[in-house]
Amino acid sequence: MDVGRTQWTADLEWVRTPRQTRSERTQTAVLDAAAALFAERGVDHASVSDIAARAGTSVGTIYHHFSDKQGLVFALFDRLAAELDATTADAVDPARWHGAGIADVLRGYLDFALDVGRTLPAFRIVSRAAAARDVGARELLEKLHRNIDEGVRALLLARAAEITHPARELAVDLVLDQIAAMLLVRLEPELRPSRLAELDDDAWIDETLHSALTHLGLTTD
Amino acid sequence: MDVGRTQWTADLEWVRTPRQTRSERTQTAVLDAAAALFAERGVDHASVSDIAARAGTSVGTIYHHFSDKQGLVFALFDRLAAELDATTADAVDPARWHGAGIADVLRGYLDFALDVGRTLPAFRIVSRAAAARDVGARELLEKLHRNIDEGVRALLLARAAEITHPARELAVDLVLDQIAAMLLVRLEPELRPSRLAELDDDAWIDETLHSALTHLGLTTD
DNA sequence: ATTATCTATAGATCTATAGATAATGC
DNA sequence: ATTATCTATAGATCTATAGATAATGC
Repeated sequence: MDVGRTQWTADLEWVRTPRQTRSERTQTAVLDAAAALFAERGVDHASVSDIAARAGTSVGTIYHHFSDKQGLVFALFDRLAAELDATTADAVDPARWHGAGIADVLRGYLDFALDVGRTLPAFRIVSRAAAARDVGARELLEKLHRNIDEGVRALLLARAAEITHPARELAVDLVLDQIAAMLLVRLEPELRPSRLAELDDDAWIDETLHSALTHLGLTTD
Repeated sequence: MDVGRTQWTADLEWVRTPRQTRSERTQTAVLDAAAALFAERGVDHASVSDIAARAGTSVGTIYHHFSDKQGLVFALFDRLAAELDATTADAVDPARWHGAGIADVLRGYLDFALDVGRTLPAFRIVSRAAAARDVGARELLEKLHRNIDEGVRALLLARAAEITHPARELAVDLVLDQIAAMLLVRLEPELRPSRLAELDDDAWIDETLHSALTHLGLTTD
């Protein structure tokens, strides 16, 4: 479940190692500002001096801490990935789901994913920008998604008795992919206008869940 | 089924009306070059002089024909939208589907959408850029999607006898949304890595189709 | 002494225009 | 005569650095 960040980050020097407490504060402020601006306007439309202004520091200081703008993007992605990975690891911990059925697990997943997606609006934008620029970032992103998928997949397959679909594993894979795609469109409606966008979260979750359960052929409906 | 382009384009002057045959050739060449470069690198990373070079013309000429870079984006979106709309209108013509069942219609839709999505790779990028910058473009894009959805929806509901799902219309809406989301992720894998990405088109269509038919509760399976 | 910060600016890039020259078609 | 094209460049913007000044902590 470890995301292996070290692989990607270890030998790279986008971020200066802080020697003073001040440094950490500044770096955090810069990353926060970047996250906000990137989420608002996208990476290309947020200039380094915009970020400096928002962080209450100067352009020179940003370049003292980060190798270049790309390094700032990577460092931010790294931070967001670590956050997401920690939250995920916690959410798919089997102990947490003791006694829960497939319907509970999937509902929990949908709930969780919507929540995280909205709490970290910068994640999708920054991860995409990083992945487009660097293979390591691309791999990290894939690993991250795989971790989530594997986690939920394990929870579902541990409850395979509930599934009547003849090809259980394939059915589970399809359902997970479908849910991921639905979540993407729900979180970023500008990608593809959806009729279901008008539903509120609860109704949307009910519909999506119902479809998934039907496909799996759940014994208890 | 008309997309109402006039609404958006009529009084706007992004494009100079051609007075010579030469003009049309040039405008076409510029739009073609822009489409290719935007699809390759995105709107922000394709400069006007890149486009001029690729089109075999000059920057000055581009600005003679188009109001500004944004106007070029809008004009291109308009052209792509018209293309897509014509293709769509043809594809969802009820006459074309005489004698076909729901499974045939959905398979045809999946096939068609994959094909068009790959033939016009610039469409998604350009439509997104245009929609992000202008309300009119946003509305046009929504109308376009609505046209596709309505077209397929009508074909399905005309075959409602095959559907055993208690709430037919809702079931159809959900299925259409799900398919749209799946198509998006299939056509742009960088948006969200998918396990099903490894399947070839035929297998992927089979899976997606099977899930949709199951949800609708098709009488003939 | 070292690290962090700021101001000022060089240098690159990109959008858009001015002005001169060439081609078109009534 | 009008329309289209090209070259050259102004002007804006943005990334990145140089160099001076201030704060930190062994």
